[in-house]
Amino acid sequence: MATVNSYTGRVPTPSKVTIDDIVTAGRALLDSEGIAGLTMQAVAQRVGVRAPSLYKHVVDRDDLVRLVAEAELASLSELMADGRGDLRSIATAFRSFAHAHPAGYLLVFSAESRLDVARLEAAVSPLLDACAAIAGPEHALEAARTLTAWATGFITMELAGQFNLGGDVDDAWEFGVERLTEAIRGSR
Amino acid sequence: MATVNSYTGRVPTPSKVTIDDIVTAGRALLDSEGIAGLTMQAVAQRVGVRAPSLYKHVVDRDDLVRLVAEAELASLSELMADGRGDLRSIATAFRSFAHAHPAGYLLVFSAESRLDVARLEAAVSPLLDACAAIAGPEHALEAARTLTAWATGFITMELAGQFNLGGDVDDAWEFGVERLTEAIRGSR
DNA sequence: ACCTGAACACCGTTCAAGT
DNA sequence: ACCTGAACACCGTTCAAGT
Repeated sequence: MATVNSYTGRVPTPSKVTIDDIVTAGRALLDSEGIAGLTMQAVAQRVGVRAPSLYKHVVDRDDLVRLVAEAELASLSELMADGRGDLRSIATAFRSFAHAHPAGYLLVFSAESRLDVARLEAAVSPLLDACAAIAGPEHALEAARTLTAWATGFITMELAGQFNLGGDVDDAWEFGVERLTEAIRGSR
Repeated sequence: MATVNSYTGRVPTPSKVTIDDIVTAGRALLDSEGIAGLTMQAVAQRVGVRAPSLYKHVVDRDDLVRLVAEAELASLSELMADGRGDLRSIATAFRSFAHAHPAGYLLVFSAESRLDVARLEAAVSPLLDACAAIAGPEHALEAARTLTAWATGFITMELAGQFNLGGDVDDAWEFGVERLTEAIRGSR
């Protein structure tokens, strides 16, 4: 009663690409061409198929963008977990990732990414922990949100070139980290 | 020696649209359809011409988007200038504008807007003044950037639905305003 | 001097036909 | 069971021709 495929596991025409291939190609395009360059056709070309074939692996372009955003978030999460765990080094990891992968960073924190909120919160848990250590468990969440909001806002404006007038951007970052840490400590 | 047009100021075929018409239509589309709906064809239809005619008034779509962003920024600027001038009311105006015109708000603080940096800084001058009043003139710019970064980051994440898990968003905003004000005061 | 249709090079997406 | 070309409905943009 075996079907044609059940015994060897072979299928009539095995897929030429995996979802991982597609997401990897998507990330490369995001890095090099920006979000506008993350097209179905460009991804298809990179993985060696025609655009319609991608629909065997992703629902539509939004779905692809979400998968790429998830991969970027995982990468950011790893970078944050690598550090010393204190708020300053986590903030630095945050900004380093943004400088290394501006398009990926902007995607993760935009509405376009359609990231699952629980997944996002889980990914930034090192930040939450660091804030809890400073602000105390009672205000940990609010403190983490205040710091995340400041960091994402700062970096977004920096990447948009909106901090190019007057003053040193690195100094402004240090000023912010310093002041925010104090502010969060003050909420204890 | 007068040419056909010099005497009366009439031209062979006077323009059916003004740049104001175009920008107004663009803002309406941005509000109702989002940035993706701000297309040359949709704007053209709204103002009663065909898409190619728009190129008599704007260089290209990027130019149109920039003009719309400038109009949104002017509107935000007015709202900030209307209040009592203190930091809390300015921050509230900021967030109110974002809730009323989410797509416009996101555009203004994205790289896509291509806004002139000097124009942006000028528009947020009420915020700068309020920060200077609290932080003192020495750290006014850094303080204003810290607060602007936090506010834009907070609102961006709020609009992206990234604050939907746990806790009250309004409370988180109040917490931030409170803590940031203290933080900036502490830099004096 | 503006407006237009037609054209071109792109998109995303669907689907019948090929293997 | 995947892959494909062809098709469709959109984009932005150019340009010769109409008025």
